[in-house]
Amino acid sequence: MCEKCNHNLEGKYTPQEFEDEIYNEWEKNGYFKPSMDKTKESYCIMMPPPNVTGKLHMGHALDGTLQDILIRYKRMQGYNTLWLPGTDHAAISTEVKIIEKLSKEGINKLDLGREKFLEKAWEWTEEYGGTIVKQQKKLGCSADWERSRFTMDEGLSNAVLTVFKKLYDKGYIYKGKRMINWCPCCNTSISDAEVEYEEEPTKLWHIRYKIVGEEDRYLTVATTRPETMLGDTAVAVHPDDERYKDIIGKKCILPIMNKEIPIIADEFVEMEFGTGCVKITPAHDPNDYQAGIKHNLEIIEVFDEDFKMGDLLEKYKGMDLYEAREKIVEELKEIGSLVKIEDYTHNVAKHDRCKATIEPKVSMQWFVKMTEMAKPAIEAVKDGTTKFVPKKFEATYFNWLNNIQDWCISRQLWWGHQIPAYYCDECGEVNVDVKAPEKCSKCGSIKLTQDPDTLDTWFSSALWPFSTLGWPEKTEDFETFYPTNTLVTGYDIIFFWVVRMMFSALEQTGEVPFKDIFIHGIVRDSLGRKMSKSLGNGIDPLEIIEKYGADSLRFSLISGTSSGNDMRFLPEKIEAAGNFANKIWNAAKFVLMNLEDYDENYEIDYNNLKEEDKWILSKLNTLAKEVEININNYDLGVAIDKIQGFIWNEFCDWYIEIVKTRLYAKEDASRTVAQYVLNKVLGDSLKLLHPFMPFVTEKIYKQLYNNDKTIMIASYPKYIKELDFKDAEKNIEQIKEAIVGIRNVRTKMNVHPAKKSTLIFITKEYGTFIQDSAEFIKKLGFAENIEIREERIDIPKNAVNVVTSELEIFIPFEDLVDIKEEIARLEKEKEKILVEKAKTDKMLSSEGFIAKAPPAKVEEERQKLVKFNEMIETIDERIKGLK
RNA sequence: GGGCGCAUAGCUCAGCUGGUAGAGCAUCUGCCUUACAAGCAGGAGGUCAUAGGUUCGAGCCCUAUUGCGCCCACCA
Repeated sequence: MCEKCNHNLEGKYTPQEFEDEIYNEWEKNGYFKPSMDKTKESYCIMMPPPNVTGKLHMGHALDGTLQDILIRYKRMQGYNTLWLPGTDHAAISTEVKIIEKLSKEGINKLDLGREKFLEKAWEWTEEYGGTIVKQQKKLGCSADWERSRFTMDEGLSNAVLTVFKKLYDKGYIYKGKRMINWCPCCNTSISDAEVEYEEEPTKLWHIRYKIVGEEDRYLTVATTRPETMLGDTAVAVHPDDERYKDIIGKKCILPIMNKEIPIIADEFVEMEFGTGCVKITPAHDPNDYQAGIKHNLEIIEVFDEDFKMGDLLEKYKGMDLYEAREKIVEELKEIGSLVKIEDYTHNVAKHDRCKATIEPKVSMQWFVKMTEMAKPAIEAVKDGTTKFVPKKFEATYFNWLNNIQDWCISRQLWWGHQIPAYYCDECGEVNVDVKAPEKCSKCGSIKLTQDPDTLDTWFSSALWPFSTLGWPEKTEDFETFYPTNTLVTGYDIIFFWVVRMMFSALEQTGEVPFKDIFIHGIVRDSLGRKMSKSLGNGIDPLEIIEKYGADSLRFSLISGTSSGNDMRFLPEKIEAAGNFANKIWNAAKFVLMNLEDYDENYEIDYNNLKEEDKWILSKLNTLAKEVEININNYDLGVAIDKIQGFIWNEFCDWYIEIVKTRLYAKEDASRTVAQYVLNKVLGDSLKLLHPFMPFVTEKIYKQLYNNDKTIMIASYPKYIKELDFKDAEKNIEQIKEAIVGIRNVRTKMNVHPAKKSTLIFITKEYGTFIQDSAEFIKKLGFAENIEIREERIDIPKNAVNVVTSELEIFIPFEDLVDIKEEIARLEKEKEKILVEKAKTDKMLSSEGFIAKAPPAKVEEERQKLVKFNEMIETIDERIKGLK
């Protein structure tokens, strides 16, 4: 704590010393909660729920930062703001983790039994459930933690079962035997969205089948899966394939099984591929399954429940599928049916969680019928009720919805919402209800057994925007905040989640779940690779926070980025962010030091403002306007860069430097005005920056207002017309240009900063202003005195010349001007101007330009030309004078 | 096979509805100037992937080409 002025901003910026304290203070004071002020418009974001047992990674950090910026911004603007957080039970990934943990203790899931397993799961959830929340707090997330929800808590479970029942009653949910994706590793069905494809080298085995009733005639099929041939029930060719037209409808003999199967014709067969003959195994291939249904073929399963060979043939029974493949190929070779083996690369379906190869399997599962529900979801984005930012992601959305298949929602897992279907042991009736029925609705039996399967984890997260607000009850929160305003999420999750929230919300509430969908990209490593556990290239956001502070992390994730694009995380960027925070810290130190004797209640009279005051206030005002536009357009990267530019390059580099002379002149009346402006500009800059860098801004703001105000709920700066001082802006910009020019020639001539000069300004228009600003011009221009002349008279020969668009300055040096060099320098300056002038000339000499360009643009160019001519003339005269 | 995106300074990236290119980092020169060397001051560095086209005017719009990514489909 500084004894003199009661502030405790000292030394360097050390975020570790205050971030936690500030966060606790905010939370304690309830600033994260919505105001529930009914006179204010509401603004609500639902946080995408991370996995309950997850840890914060860079993706979360980016996602959380974006949301926190929007929320803090709206909160400061006075909206009734709710950011509702929570966690997802993440069915498969959590269950897998628990199974792993149990197996380490030597416990098997099945031995343990469902009830005990779920007990363990809840224990696990409670133990690790808080981790990610703590980490989000470290980031500075201002979510209303008291409203936090969990997809398996009572309310949300109720919403899930309610939706299930409604969809079932409507006929949108059905149970059926279909071909689904089966993960042999997780032992459950999964949905199409959870399948990803990977290229893998394999073989293409060509096998010949004898054609029945033909002498010594064979056909050859090509397959990547010879082991499934035991379940073949047909061979298919293209109906137009001349090679095989005559055998369509005949039969051929399936080797090994030695049975007759039909030769059928179907359009799906590609004549060019392989031999043009395809073996049909309806039980183990999606296409074959479709063909099987179409041609009414028998479905013969080759594998048993554990994906070992079933009992079609005793010799292969119980064999692992790859072993069986080998043995069957061997047998085919022996009996002379194997024609050839080709190397081949194909796409293999993998489970996105465990990367195991997916087995297509015919199985009894629950599905959601999608065609009807997809329609309003498509329409809502088409008509703009819900907008994607950036717009290009609408394509992904439409693509998925236009090609949507029925959604397989049942999982053979225990951790999740158990399907509320109760089968009557007596009559077999399916009873579906939110609460377990006491007796069968058909026969009245009390012997009911609940379906053992649970629901896809996305079934519950699909309801997140409204289930978290208390739906199906008509709660105050639901009435106030629904539909929500913005969804912030990554493009990688559009079809998993965004699509499903859209159709679920429209079906259940009749409204879209959110108005804007703000999509961001992936945070990659410095080489542009995806961060992954296997590569070990992940950067832990918490380590970054620990070392550089949450504000630096947030800044580096936002600055210089644009929405929807992937970004690389570079260590240098973090340093740059830290430097910026430190810069603000130091600027604040300076301001506070100079505000010791400042009366907070001082009321400013705009007439007392000097040009530089008006200039910085006007710049600040413009900044407020632009930042508002940028944030409203979700251009957060642009907004933060503008704020940084203002604070560093305008406020610190110029205003503070300009105003120092006033501050040091103790008795000057303009000193108080300067104090007012410093206070105002720093305060407003902090407010503008606060959503992006909440901690350091709060820390400083508190000092600025003696600890009795928080920046979190201070009002966000707005554009004020009265603070638009265009003339002052022009004056100061002119002077800045002159000072830069002066410094420039001094550097070129190697003049030491300690060596002061005289500055001779040649100007009619700017005389008074320059006279008035002499003190700071002297300081910034390394001068000891300033002369102002209206005409270019009595200029010493040993003076160097600086020309700006409106001013001309001479700097006499007694001994160091080499006339030749000075002429050469001036010639070079002139060259530069001539290049610019040439561009303008070219434009103005084009008839088309004069005729077709907007008049304002033409006028602008004309004025530029005049200016260039004046500058050239000035330089020419000087050169002449020197010669 | 279908779709989308990217290519701009040495590096990482901005660039809104077309008006003649910017930032950070790196680099060069000079400075410990009483907020800040994590700094200050001043520089240098780009025929905006290529070739056409539209336009008075193109980094931006259109067409083609090249290279690199991503998503969807799933031809055994």
